[in-house]
Amino acid sequence: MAAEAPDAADPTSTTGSSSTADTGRSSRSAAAASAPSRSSSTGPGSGRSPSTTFPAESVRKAGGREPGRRRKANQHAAGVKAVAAAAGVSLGTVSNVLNRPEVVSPVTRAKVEAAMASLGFVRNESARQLRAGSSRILAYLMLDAGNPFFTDVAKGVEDAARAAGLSVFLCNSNEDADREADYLDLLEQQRVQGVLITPIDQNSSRLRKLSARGTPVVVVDRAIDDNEHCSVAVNDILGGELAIAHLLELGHDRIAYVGGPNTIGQVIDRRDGARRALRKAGKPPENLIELTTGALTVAEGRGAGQRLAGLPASRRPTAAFCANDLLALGLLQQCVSLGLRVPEDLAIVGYDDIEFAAAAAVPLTSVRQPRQLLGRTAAELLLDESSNPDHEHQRVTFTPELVVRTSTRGTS
Amino acid sequence: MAAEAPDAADPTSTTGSSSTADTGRSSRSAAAASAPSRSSSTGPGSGRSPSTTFPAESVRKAGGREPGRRRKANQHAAGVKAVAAAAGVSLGTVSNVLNRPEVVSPVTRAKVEAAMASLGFVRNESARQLRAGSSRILAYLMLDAGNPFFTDVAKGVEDAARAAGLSVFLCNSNEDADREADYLDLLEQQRVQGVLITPIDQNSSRLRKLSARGTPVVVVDRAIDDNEHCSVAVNDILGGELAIAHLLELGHDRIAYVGGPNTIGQVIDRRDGARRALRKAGKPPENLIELTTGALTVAEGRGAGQRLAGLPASRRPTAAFCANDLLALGLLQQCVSLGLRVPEDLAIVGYDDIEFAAAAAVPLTSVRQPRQLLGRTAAELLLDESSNPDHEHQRVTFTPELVVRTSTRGTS
DNA sequence: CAGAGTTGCTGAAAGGTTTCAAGAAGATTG
DNA sequence: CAATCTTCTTGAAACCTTTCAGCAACTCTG
Repeated sequence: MAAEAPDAADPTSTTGSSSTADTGRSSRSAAAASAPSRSSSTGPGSGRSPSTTFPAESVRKAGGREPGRRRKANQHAAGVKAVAAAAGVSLGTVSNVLNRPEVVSPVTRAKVEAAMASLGFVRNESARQLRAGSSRILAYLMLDAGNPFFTDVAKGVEDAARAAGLSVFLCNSNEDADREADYLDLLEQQRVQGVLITPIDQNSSRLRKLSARGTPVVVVDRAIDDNEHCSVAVNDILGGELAIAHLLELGHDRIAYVGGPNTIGQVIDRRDGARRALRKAGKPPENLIELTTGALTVAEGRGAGQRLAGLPASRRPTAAFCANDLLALGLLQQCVSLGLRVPEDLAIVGYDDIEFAAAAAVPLTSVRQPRQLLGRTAAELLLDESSNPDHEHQRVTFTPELVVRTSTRGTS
Repeated sequence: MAAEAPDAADPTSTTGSSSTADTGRSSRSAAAASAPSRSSSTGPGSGRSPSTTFPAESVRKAGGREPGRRRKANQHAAGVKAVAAAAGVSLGTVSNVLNRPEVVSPVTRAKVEAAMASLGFVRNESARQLRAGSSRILAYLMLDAGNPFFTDVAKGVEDAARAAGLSVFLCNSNEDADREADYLDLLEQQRVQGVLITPIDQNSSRLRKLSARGTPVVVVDRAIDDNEHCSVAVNDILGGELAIAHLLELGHDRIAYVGGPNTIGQVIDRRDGARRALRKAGKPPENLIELTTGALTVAEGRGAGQRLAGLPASRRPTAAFCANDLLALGLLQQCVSLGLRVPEDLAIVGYDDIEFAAAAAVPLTSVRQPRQLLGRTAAELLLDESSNPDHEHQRVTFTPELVVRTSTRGTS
């Protein structure tokens, strides 16, 4: 599929200049089929999605008949006061309908509800929260929303929260400390019910401050040893041990550890577990070759694969243990495409056992964690903390489990 | 790794009863290694993660020295008033420091800032928003947070939002209409700056109401033809056409279309595109065998694979086009494990070209969409709508692109 | 040095909701 | 039928910020 315009134009910059009809030349018969509109061809783009270009962006004014009436309605949304007036009751009664419907008589309630419906009343949550003092929202600040592991955790969080009548906002720090800090500020200012977080680094001073000031915090997928908040984790050291023990058992001797950056707790613990396994087996620590990555992503995994495959066979480790499945999948993909056989030339163990691990080019041996359970448990701890007056902070630790597949065993 | 406790206990139910020391028996040497604590073994669990059990959950009270002091601090967070008093200035001045620092003299500002720091002042966003009337938050209500396609879109959204100084809250409807509705209510009540949404069904009456009441709405990955809001989409009909045209070109005649439920716009459009390609090629419509799924997930894909592989070879289609890559990956995995060769026995085309498509057991041919660009563009439209007084609603359409890999071509 | 600008700060009002003590109306009891 | 209870409803205060007109104290200008 050949490209025509190298990159898409910024649509906002073409506002109003777009023609409604199909005045432009159609880029390709098929492309013109369903979107009869000009294809805005711009000069070489600003570096967006460098590897691919998406031709023929089409912009047209949204349909509809009456182009005149717009930009209104909005303005003064009907408030509780207007509803009260319309229903012929007092403010207090409207508030009761909203918050304690059982105390207001059926007939009054009906009147009020009718008024709310006809005025399109939408409760102003800011005002509610300001006065009532409590939020019905809980946030999960994820380390990487692009990693299915964390979205599975998020699912568990949401299940538990919904069961308790709360809603969940997801935030993505994307392994960026600034973003994490920004979100924490934001959430604190929002006075959310509580914050679940998989933090970027071990330093939890910001988190301590948060909970000291009254926002419950639960650390997810990390065991934090202070008494300022709960944490729910999986024993990553053990996980690393399991992975390496498995590889040693298969006869591997020189093993790569692929992971980074080293500020991330999971990366450190899994590496420490790996070292411990080596030590227990009486092997020298140099037998663990560390390949540090800049992030826990597929792309970084590919980079590591490149480095690994570039080594002369004699110096190349015969197995690699990756700090997560994203890295492992990238590594796998790159190594295979560079001609290495997996597991014959290189055995690979991932971590997390995300859904895609089993569907990989070579099904991936991985260390499985109870993803949803992790999230659910964390949310439950948070709920307990904010409702139970004699809540005690806890550290819950789950045990990981090795799932052996073709990428190490090869028998399939 | 054998399990001991069939499932994890609900940690909140054990609150307070957990002992700090390792009084319990350790489940296995390795498991006890790093978490010296009782392993709470419960009876058969409540059906959580049915396929696997996670033994040896350990709960212990969070560490720390002084167990006495807790449950305080919190209470009366210092407000603007306290800061004003501490700094010896008026409320207005504190507010100015917060919102228009340039109008207050350096020395006063320093005083105020010092007071804020020492009191641990955190601005109350509810009050700010109530008075100022505007939120600095924008929300993206995703169809399925577990689908990397949408998290990539979300990344684009967040980039654009951050560039404009806004924050993004992610919400996951998870293909559940009730959840979607709940979140829309919530977001409207929160008076967010705007809502980006990939809706579950075509019926946008709820969305129309939202924007009529003043919350800008941009529909993402769906073209909506009314003049109530902007939309950013990829031409899904064309995408379906590309996929099927490719398969026809390879000589396939009877082709399965795997997707569902049929309330989801993407599912419908891609199918319609498939039909159109067939029609254009002069084939009868029955040559497209529809396998309707309950959701767009890997698990549903596996189910479809089961059904497909169960057909006698004579009646089985020789190719399958899946409404997204998740389905395709599940289908692929199941078919391969049931002994079908891909692409020889069954060629597969996915949709979205998520990162994992290329790393699959058989690298997946897929229809690629400009994921991040989609999100970025949507956010930019939203920003324009809420800042530009003569904003006009637009429909932006991008063109998809077929990426051919082994799952159809087989040459690798 | 009077007048005109500037600069920096103040104080009160406003924003939409919830809460709660207290009142009104109706039902029950002795 | 008077007294006591119940059941509903009311009105004002409070939540924490932001906004804005106005004021005081300076600094220029001619």
